[in-house]
Amino acid sequence: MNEFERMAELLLGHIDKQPEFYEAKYPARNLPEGARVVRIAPSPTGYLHLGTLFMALVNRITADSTGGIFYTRIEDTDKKREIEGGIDDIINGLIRFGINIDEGFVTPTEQKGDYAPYKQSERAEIYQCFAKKLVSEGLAYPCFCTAEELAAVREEQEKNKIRTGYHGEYAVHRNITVEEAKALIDEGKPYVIRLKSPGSEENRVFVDDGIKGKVELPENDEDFVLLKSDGIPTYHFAHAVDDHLMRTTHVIRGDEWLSSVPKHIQLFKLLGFKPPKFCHVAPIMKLDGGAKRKISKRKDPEAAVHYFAEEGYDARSVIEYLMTIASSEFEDWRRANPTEPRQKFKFNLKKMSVSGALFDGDKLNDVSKNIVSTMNSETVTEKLCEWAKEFDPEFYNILTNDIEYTKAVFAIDRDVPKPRKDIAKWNEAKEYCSYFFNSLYVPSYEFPENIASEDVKAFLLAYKDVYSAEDTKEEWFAKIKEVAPGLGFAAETKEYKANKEAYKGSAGDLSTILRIAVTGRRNTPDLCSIMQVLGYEECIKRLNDAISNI
RNA sequence: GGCCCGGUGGUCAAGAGGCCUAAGACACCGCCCUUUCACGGCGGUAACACGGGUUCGAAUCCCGUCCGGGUCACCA
Repeated sequence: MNEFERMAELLLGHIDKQPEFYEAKYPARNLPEGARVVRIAPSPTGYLHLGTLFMALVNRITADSTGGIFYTRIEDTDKKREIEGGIDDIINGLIRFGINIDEGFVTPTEQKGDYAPYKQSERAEIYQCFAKKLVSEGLAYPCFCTAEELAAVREEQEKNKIRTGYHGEYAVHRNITVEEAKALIDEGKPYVIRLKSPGSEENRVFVDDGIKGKVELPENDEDFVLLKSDGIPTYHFAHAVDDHLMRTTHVIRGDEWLSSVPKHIQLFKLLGFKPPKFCHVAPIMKLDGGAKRKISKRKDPEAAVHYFAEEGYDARSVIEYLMTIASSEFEDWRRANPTEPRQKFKFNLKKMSVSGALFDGDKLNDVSKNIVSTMNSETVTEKLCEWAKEFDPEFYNILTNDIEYTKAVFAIDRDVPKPRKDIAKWNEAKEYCSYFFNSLYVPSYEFPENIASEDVKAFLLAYKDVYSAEDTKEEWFAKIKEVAPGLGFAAETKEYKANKEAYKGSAGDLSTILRIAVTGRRNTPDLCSIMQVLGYEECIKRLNDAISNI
């Protein structure tokens, strides 16, 4: 046994498996040519947020476009920052947004696939096995520096304007002997295992990023930590081991990782692994004051995906919006293929934008209105009730009091070739439909100022007599036209426009009066349909109320 | 600060030396349609960060400046 092997035994003697064991246990995948194996590796340190969802989407559609596999892996290596329910929220969130998971954590409690476990805290001995190999080859070593010592070195380096970090002469334990290490361990000193980086800052590494293209970076010379003092790996080490063993072909992740790629490729090389294709996605940004910055969990309500649920955005709306950010070709494709599932879209990572897009709520609303407009009244009612049940129980009770009535309300101008696009999210629905429900209805008798009160009253009185519950749309409007001339109003708008002096107004003005009397508003969907849904009794009642309030 | 990456209308973006008098979408404005509003249709305002090169010719290639973002942990 040489010195390095003795060190490996000292540090990780309890590990008896060899790397070959895991290589055999997790063999290369048998996938068709071009199929990409991708993944999302969230850390349960918070709730699902927009950036994670976006990343999951980009990975998902990459797998979809290539007939590959999308899996989830939980990176729970930071037990200090972990929050309760984090995994549930993230995995359930992905599912709720229609991101199908092929492998890994397919539900918060169920792991599926041949490369299990998919949770890093359950893979400790795998990492330790590969760490042991590195130590035995003289490529890793124990470091006994305390946090305080490290901080002091950093301060010193900053003062002297030297690049900070544990490298070169600052890597004090780099050449520690087995005996020295043993003595310190016997004293009970905690230690980490660091990579003995063979790199030099002078050298350049060339990366052909799947999104950013050719990037040139300084080689890593940092003896970064592989295994923390509790034996759990850092992100870098876990990433190399897991993505190799799980046979990931494309690592698609946020571009905050770009600058650590030299660490990663060095690690892959030293471990004898073939590096995956790296694809670094620009983050979704947010305008803060005048400055653009990465969307933040803490500062931005829309960063937490819960926000969209609370506002009542349909999951599909959010996803379709995110698709437009992921690919500038998506909107055109969608227009050409309005009903195709997004899985059919041919996604190209290379065409992704290299700089971060600003989150655009207006655009989201537009996308969402289009989606809601394609839903029939049945679906709208169902989804609205589902939302209200959770976020507006009082409204829920109103809606479900007579569900057929509610459906009729949302069928107006909806189940037609050119549906209205009023609603982007469910929290707008209450305002939209309030006049249909007496407990929400607020009458208004503010009639147009250019029409005299007595004319308003005269019209309402006259209309009330001719109005019938059975009126079709044509008959309904014909009746307004019918009473118009007798009151000094033009039946035809053109007539009125041609000779304004001769009339008090047009049939259009009269329908506005009717609209206000019945709904309390100047703007609504088709009034005839509204009156049909409201019913004869209710309409007459509202007309009478209006008449007595003039 | 060092090292990376980036800068086309308010936003997302197309753009690979001549097809650029710079597309499209959102937002905004106007007109048309119309029982109001919305939808739809038509039209409009609005951009190559700046300065030097290279070239017959630059949004596109090179250099510099400025601005923005990322990263420099026993966090991911």
